[in-house]
Amino acid sequence: MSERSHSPESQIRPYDFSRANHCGQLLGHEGLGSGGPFQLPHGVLTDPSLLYNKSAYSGITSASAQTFFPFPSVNGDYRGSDLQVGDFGQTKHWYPFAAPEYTGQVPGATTATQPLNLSPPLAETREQIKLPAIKTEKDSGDDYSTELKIEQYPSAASAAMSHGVFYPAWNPSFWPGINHITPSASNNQNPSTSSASSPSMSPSPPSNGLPENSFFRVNTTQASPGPQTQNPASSTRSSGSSSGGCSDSEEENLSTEELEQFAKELKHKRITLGFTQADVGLALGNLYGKMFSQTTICRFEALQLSFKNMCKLKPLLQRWLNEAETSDNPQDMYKIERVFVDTRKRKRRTSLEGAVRSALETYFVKCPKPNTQEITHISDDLGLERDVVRVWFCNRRQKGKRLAVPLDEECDGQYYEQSPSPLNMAHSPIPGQGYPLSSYQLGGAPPPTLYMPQLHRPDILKQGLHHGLVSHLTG
DNA sequence: ATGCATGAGCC
DNA sequence: GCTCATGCATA
Repeated sequence: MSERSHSPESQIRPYDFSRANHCGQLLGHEGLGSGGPFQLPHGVLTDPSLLYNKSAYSGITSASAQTFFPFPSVNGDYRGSDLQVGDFGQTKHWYPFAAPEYTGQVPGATTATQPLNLSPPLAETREQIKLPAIKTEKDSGDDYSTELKIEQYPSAASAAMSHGVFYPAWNPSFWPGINHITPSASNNQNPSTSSASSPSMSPSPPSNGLPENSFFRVNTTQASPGPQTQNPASSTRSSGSSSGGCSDSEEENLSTEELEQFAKELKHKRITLGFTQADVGLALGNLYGKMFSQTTICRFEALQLSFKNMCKLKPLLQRWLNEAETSDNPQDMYKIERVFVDTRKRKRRTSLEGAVRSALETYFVKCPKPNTQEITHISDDLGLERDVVRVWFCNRRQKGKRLAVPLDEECDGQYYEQSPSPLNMAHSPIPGQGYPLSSYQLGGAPPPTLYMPQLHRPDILKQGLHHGLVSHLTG
């Protein structure tokens, strides 16, 4: 799916870092350790020197900016000791020959097939899902990319899904209005035809108390008005050639508000029905052939996916929700009919120590898109593998796009670009991930700039942005 | 819930 | 090598 070509984002991107924009000199010679004006991530400020005061940050005038990053020298402090060493130095620590720590959260990595209606203690059920995903690491040399996947889709949908990217043809019938919450799933409305035979839902024991949330307060009023979540328009168009690429189909007309509302509704109803995020992800696989992880469902609910991605997933989730709600017996759908054997050796996850993260964050503010040399410089400085640094920046940019919010009222949509940057880094054009301009922005305020999807979710912002940034933004 | 990683598609 | 979608692993 080449997003680029057709995604709306291409037009919206406030800026797209042109490579030319690299931060070149930034990595210059001043020393970052002295303390920039930023407070970084999740309480990672282990080093007092990194506690920058908000005012400095807020100013974001170029003036203040200049005082920031004394780039280079983050080194001494972060190197060695703090770092979980072991990771750098050696080139690649893939889980080579043994993945002891592998817990196998591989969705669908089971053989499954639980008897219908059997409602095994879900806990148990889920455990199965998480069964050690057979990630056999073969020592076949260093080739960590070796992989073997065996997927079976016994269900009706199976035929169509061969590559895990199958999207069934949308049937308008799948888009009836969403019904009200039906906790007990007692009603028998016959949903769409499909569901009957394609069970794949595995609600967690409802009575289980859903410890996780206080959110689990069934409040029908809160349930958003069903109908409106539907997008009639979209339903019509999907039918065409759904397969393979639903992605492009049903998304267009969704507004951020609709997505936001749907996300809330999904979460609320999911919880009400007793499903976990993982359940939903698996259910999608069984029902529609495309499985998703708990992570993705979580991000969907939290609106942390790109607009395009949200639009793409919404129809699937909508269908699932419809079926889950109308199913007589959602529990009977517990079938993990997929055997997934993946022997890929994944690189051991690097866990960056707080100070290092702070340093990276500082570098990021200064230069969100470092070029090769800069990356090298940073990696050397922090004693990290280049790839780790590169990936960190990639992820950081992605995260920024996902989480940033148009802080219109709070700070005029200034975020990264505000980062003072004597070096012209300030305007680094990091586009949002395709969030269309929403009503928020059409208001007149200058278009939010960097990493600013339009979802206006202060709550998310606070969760997602680093404390320092948040405090800056809100203060 | 989220940090780090992977891989496809693209330039 | 980047973006983007996605997920494993973990806090």
